[in-house]
Amino acid sequence: MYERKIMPNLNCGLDLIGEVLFGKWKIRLLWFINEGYKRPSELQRKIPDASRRVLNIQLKELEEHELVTRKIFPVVPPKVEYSLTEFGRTLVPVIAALGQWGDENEERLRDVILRQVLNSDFGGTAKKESNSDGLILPVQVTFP
Amino acid sequence: MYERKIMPNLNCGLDLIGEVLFGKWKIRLLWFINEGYKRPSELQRKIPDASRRVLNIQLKELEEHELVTRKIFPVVPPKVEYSLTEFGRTLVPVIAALGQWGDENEERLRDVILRQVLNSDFGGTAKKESNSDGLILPVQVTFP
DNA sequence: TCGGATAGGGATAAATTTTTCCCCTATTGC
DNA sequence: GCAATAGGGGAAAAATTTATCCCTATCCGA
Repeated sequence: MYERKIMPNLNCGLDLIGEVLFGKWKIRLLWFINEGYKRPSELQRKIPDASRRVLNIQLKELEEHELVTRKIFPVVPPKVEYSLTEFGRTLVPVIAALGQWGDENEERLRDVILRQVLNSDFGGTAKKESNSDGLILPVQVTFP
Repeated sequence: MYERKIMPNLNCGLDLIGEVLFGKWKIRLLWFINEGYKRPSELQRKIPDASRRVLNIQLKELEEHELVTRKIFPVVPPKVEYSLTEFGRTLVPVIAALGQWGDENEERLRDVILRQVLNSDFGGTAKKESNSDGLILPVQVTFP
């Protein structure tokens, strides 16, 4: 496991929320779990651009931060279900506020971001169109 | 300059807001600019844990994303002032919501974060106490 | 019996972000 | 001439985060 070398700032509310919320896939995980997608494999299908590995890691962190709980069913094949904790549920309106601002300004944001990415920055290709099992293409991964 | 190799996801509102907001110091920069700290050197004093370089870089990105404007006064020594754009101002309530959730749960968050950082993770030291010019110690960097 | 589904972990590489260090602009004051 | 001031930028290193690849185990269905 990776060992931190620098202690994070935990001075104010914004530091703190950032520490638990700002992993690349965490917000989505919380969102989908809130929508009722409970099992790891479901979540992986909803977020096909993330590797299985990172999702596991970020789910574990969400659990350590007491935003989700992990229930293990002792059956074979194994079955696991995540749910939001009471604490985690208090985050839902906050995430909704983020998403709403993004949605309200969708066009403009796409515009300024692309302009910035394409100017001076970009030397790559678009992410592959997903190896998919026919369920969710990246382009269809949306939030309310 | 660093060249991106992977195109970011820009599918939904949450992707988009993340793209403009989730740099390590961006939220603070927006916050302090909103509070009236306009000049680069003021902002650097308010955020002593960030290197001058990153602040410049992140300020430039905020500008490219049309959240702040940069006004240059043609005087010597040079003088520059940042302000929020109209667009940037619409983010203020969103940031306030983030900060509020963090503040409301300050104790619990510090607790779970420290538990997670100290268990299994941490192999370093706390950030230096700032070389400071006597103005702002890290511990005093707070938001309303 | 082989292939797939389910859940997850280790090791390592790649990508990205942030920090460090050093240099440049021009003027004013000593 | 030299230092201080205010604002930046390049290059390279360090820190951190994500992605890739490979393995474990069980059971079901073809």
